[in-house]
Amino acid sequence: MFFQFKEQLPHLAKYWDALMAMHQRIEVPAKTILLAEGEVSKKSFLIEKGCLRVWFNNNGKDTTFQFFFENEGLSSLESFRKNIPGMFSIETVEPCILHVLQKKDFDRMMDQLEQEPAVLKEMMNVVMERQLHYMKEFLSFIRDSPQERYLNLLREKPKLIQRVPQHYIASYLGITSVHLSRIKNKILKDRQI
Amino acid sequence: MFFQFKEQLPHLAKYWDALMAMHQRIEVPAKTILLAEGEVSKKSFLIEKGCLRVWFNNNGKDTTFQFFFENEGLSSLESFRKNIPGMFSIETVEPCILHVLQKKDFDRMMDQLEQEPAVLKEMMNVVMERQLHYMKEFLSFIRDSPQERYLNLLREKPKLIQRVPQHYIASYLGITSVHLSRIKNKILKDRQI
DNA sequence: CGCAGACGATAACATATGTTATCAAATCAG
DNA sequence: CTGATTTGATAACATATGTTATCGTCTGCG
Repeated sequence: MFFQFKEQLPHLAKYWDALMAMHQRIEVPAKTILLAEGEVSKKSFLIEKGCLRVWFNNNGKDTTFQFFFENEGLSSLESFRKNIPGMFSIETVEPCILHVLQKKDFDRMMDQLEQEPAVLKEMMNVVMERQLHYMKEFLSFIRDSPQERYLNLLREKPKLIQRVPQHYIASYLGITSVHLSRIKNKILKDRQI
Repeated sequence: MFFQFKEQLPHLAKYWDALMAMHQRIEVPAKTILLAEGEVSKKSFLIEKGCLRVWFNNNGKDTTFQFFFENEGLSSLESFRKNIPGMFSIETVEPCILHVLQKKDFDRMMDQLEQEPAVLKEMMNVVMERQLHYMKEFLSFIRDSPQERYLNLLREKPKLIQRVPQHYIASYLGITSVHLSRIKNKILKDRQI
């Protein structure tokens, strides 16, 4: 779905400058919708500064699927690749500096890359790594309680918790912000004893 | 993670006979564990007859991740590819007739295939399709109530519900078998009114 | 055939989580 | 600076789901 690529694609190195030259640098305020759920994605993004979140409409409620920060890249991959409506919205959480790649430029680049088995192999690895990542997220979602997932986040991505408003974090954990408040309170009390 | 490949890989056609010749045909009784969670996967499977389920240990409880039936194939992909312990167990639900491919034979085949961009491209598509499939499962898991998910299953895979014991279905839906009983009862009552 | 284990329904009770409403603090925009 | 908006905490109550235990039925194996 979403990816970070520079380090993972060494065979892409010789194309890197050309690829970056195709990108356009833009600055956008917080809460800008870069892609709306149900639209066909025509762009991919690299984050120079700021934070994005990917979310979807869950029967009227807003459920965050993933967060992205500096030096990460993303696109609504299945929408991008197949020209079908995406399942997610992409939105800035903070004011951001982004580098945007148009799909037509991406496709032009892909026509070249597809002739190179080494690059294709790397790309397949990236895609599989992504899949493994989402699989683990899914497992954690099922297997761990919301409190455990919050403690995991605290441990593994403390910056995320500092930068992102709590109701987004709650929706990412699959709970309401009220419940997240209760969890934080409970953790506090447990610590004091 | 898991895949079905024949139709999706037309460029593989000329290798197909060789690939099938590498498989070994076996018959196994119900409740046979083909791969245990935490083991490194050395085999992939094609199902000629019967039903498999993929599950993981969820804090002592057994949670079903996916079911497979006739003409479908699977392996614990990330374990298979990377020689790391798999996150899932694979187990027969019914007596099965399977075709088994050893990893070393698979690798030998891959060495050839990797030289062909057309095949690699198809494989990447298969992997991405899988990813899209799991993404949709994940969305449904979050967005739909257990009752809705059960009704979806009834509509989309009625055979599954007939063939698979209810507690496996319950664990697949993310609920207890007691709760699934309640749901079935509720659906009955709703129909009668 | 007959029995042990698997399977499914149900009741009573416990717990986790959602909903709605209210309030205070923090932050942002004009 | 100041009013509006966002954010976070909390309480009261409602609902969904889990847990444990019991019971009847089915089914496959010896």
